[in-house]
Amino acid sequence: MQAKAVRPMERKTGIALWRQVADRIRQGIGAGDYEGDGRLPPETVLAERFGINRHTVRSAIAALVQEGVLRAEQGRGTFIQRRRRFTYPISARTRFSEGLRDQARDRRGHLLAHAREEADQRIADALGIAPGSPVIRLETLSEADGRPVSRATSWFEAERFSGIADAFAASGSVTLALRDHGVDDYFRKSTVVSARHAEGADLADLKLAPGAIVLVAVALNVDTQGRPVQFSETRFAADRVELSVIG
Amino acid sequence: MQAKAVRPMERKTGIALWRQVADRIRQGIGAGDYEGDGRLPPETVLAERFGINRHTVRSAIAALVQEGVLRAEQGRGTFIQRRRRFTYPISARTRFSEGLRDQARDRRGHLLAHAREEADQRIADALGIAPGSPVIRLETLSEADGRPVSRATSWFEAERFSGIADAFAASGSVTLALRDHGVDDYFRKSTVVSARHAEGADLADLKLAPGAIVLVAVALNVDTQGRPVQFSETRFAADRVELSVIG
DNA sequence: GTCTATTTGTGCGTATGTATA
DNA sequence: GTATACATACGCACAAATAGA
Repeated sequence: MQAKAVRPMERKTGIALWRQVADRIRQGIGAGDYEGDGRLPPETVLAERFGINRHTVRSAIAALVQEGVLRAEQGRGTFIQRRRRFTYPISARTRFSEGLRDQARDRRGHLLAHAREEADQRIADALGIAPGSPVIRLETLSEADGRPVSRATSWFEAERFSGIADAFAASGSVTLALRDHGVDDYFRKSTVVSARHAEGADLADLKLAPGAIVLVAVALNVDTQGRPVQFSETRFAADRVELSVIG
Repeated sequence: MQAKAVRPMERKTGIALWRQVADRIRQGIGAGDYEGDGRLPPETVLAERFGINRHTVRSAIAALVQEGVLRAEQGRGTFIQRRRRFTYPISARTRFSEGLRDQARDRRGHLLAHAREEADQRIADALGIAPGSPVIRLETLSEADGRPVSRATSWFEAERFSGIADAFAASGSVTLALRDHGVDDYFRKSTVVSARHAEGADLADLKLAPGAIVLVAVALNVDTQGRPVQFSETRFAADRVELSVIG
């Protein structure tokens, strides 16, 4: 009995063993478990350590290779495909691209879709307008160094920000798009953070594996007069991002 | 074709259909889907809506009943076991019990374990001491209205806070325990928020189902002179808590 | 260059869990 | 409840690639 003592896997939980193992390996990487040479123990060792069959370990590794977390080389071993975790600052001056300025060479915002619609109760409350008032909804995707980082849904008052979709499409930046509409500066008034499983289009857009987690930030930005300009729900890929609150 | 259009379930993902359905029902509840009378549609309707067999819906419901999210009554229907989601404020003056003051009648902190140990690099950096210096580690559980809300691991400099374990055990409050050691006031200097699957003891302590998500807040508290007093990692049950950042 | 140990890749038979009809 | 199909997990064996002696 040489294998390290590890918590045994849970069975019959509705989550396949290989997926549980994949999640634990991914977490271990995040916790710096294989820091030295970035090399995973051999499959046989992992199998013994987790108390499962080598095939099951291989399924887990295959999923992580698919995700781009690991790289397997026949005869040599399995290695961590090192990627940094982006730290996204949340403060009064929160802006996506500026926040990641020092962390990624290439930051990009894409407009996936946009629509003009009527504000429901929640949106109306946030923007300080009457329910049913026209709003513009933007569906956007943000990438850093070619990796999708977040998917956001934003609402703007339609009257004041009629051309916001075109402006965002052109610049890829909310800050610049707002500037086109006379908002030179804005502030983050509130941010509510929660977490849940990724679902629907987010899975594909963020290139996540089923079961992956998203950090959800529901935020309100206001202009210098305190008037709401943007209400948004941003889903961050939890395994690629952490949120830093400066206080 | 009368059933509402819903995104079809994903197959062969390593997550059993019944668990995916359970997760989606749980999320739907959080999003206020069954707001009216707190009653779920009949199993046959849910089955048609998700495009799956009724037996599979029953497995999902059974799991949620087990979790305490739903309550099934034979012949009547399935109902939401209503529970509120706590909003936990994060600011310079973040304190656990005060933050939930208006949201829960009964707030309680338990000391699960404590130990004296040597600071590793990460702890030492945070507390501004030399690696290997003695620190006291507290394992704590926080409950609100009888429901476990968070599990925290905290580190304190051993020399300055020698009796912190006893003080916390007696009062159930970090604020009061620090006061016993001459820290009348303290501030939240930084908080880093991430999310991952719950694991190990957290699953049991927080009474979570396997696959459940925890919001992880790594925080540093400093005294009025700016000296670090507490470094902590708190795991919040993501389906019961959201974090609110004011600023 | 050859042999050997190590490590990943592949095949197959069996048992059990999950989902459908 | 029963029958059927597929996904998951295990055990064993062997092939292929690599690295070091």
